[in-house]
Amino acid sequence: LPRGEGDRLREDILAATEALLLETADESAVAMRAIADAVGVTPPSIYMHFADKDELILAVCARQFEKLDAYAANSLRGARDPLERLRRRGRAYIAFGVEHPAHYRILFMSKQRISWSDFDDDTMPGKRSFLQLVDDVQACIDAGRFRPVDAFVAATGIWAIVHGVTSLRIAMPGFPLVGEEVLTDFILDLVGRGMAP
Amino acid sequence: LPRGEGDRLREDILAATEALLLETADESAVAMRAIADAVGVTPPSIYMHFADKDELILAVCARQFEKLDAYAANSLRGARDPLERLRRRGRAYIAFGVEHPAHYRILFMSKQRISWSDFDDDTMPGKRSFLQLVDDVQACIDAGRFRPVDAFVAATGIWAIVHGVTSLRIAMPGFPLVGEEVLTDFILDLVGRGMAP
DNA sequence: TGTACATCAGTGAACGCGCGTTCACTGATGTAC
DNA sequence: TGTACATCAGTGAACGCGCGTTCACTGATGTAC
Repeated sequence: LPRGEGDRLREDILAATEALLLETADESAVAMRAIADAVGVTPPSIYMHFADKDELILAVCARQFEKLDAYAANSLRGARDPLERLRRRGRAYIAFGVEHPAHYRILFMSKQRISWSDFDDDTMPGKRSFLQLVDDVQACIDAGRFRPVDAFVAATGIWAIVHGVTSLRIAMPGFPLVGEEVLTDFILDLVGRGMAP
Repeated sequence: LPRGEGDRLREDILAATEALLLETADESAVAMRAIADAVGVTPPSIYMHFADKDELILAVCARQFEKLDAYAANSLRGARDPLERLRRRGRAYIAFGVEHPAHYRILFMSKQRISWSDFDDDTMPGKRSFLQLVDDVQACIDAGRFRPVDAFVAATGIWAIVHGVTSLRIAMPGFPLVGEEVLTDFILDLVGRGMAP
């Protein structure tokens, strides 16, 4: 138990929770005992680093939001055409959700686990992503690729559309009989056409 | 305890479960004890009519699907233009979800509560609705209102889009800062434009 | 340099709770003689 | 018509389980003299 390594356990706990959440795709299936086991530690030691389970899950969520941001940013590398940026953002969003279903559930499909007021306006991790989306939509309008509409409304709508595909994939893996690529392509194409001047 | 009224309790249980589900908007928050209390009966008596909790919830779901079908069908009364039918169907779907968030969650947002194979192909309650949606899309194509695309793919996409708005409303009631009407209008308008020839 | 002490991350065991479910029962209802 | 019996929907109490969390503790680590 070397003195300075107190934070390493904290990191281990976060990582283990993240991994378990990714495996089971269900928050309530991830027990504190299971997390402790995965880290190789007894349950009470988690409470040295997190006040309760909610705080732990929330911390994992904040991290996951950052990953989503990074995931999206990375997908944009080299894309300068605003419409192309929008398409890539959409694909990245869907891919992220499909690859991290449990995290996505907690972030966007769970029942009030995150009360959005827990974050102040600027820290709220998803907000940066959303504002970038608004910017891209506005860029499309300025470039004459989109009709001149309210960029905020349009961005919200586009977000809802992409979220629809993502959450359907997650919640009903077998049902949408249309292939993932086909559905994504259709949706992105539809948005492009529907927003055209 | 008159002999012939055995089925009345069954109905009462279904109704109470439905009501509790609607109130709490969370399946795991609805306990068998709570259901029994609401009916005015002891918990074990539920097991006279349903093998276990899953069967009870599933029965409520099947009912709810029927209501969704009826809700949609009712919204179409008198609408003969295929595009108008599609719009009404979309609005009905969103309204149904917003009004019955817990049921909607279980039907379309829960984790495999319903394994779709529990229903054979023709009984599956949502399927009828979906096939009607496919028909309406095909009608739009035939009437020259939509581009000639694969109606099944388009219907799936449109469903995903409407589902996106609905589930976002349910899961993140505060967040989409855009008013419900505005968002719905935007989405339906976008679909209409995007599908236009 | 050596010893006594304070610190505090992590331990082991348990608490209390709510859950789905089971089981032996009861007592009103319908039936057979 | 009256009595003894079978039926069976619903009861009351409890079981076993897993959960989040608490609490008194331990023992290696760093520190003071």
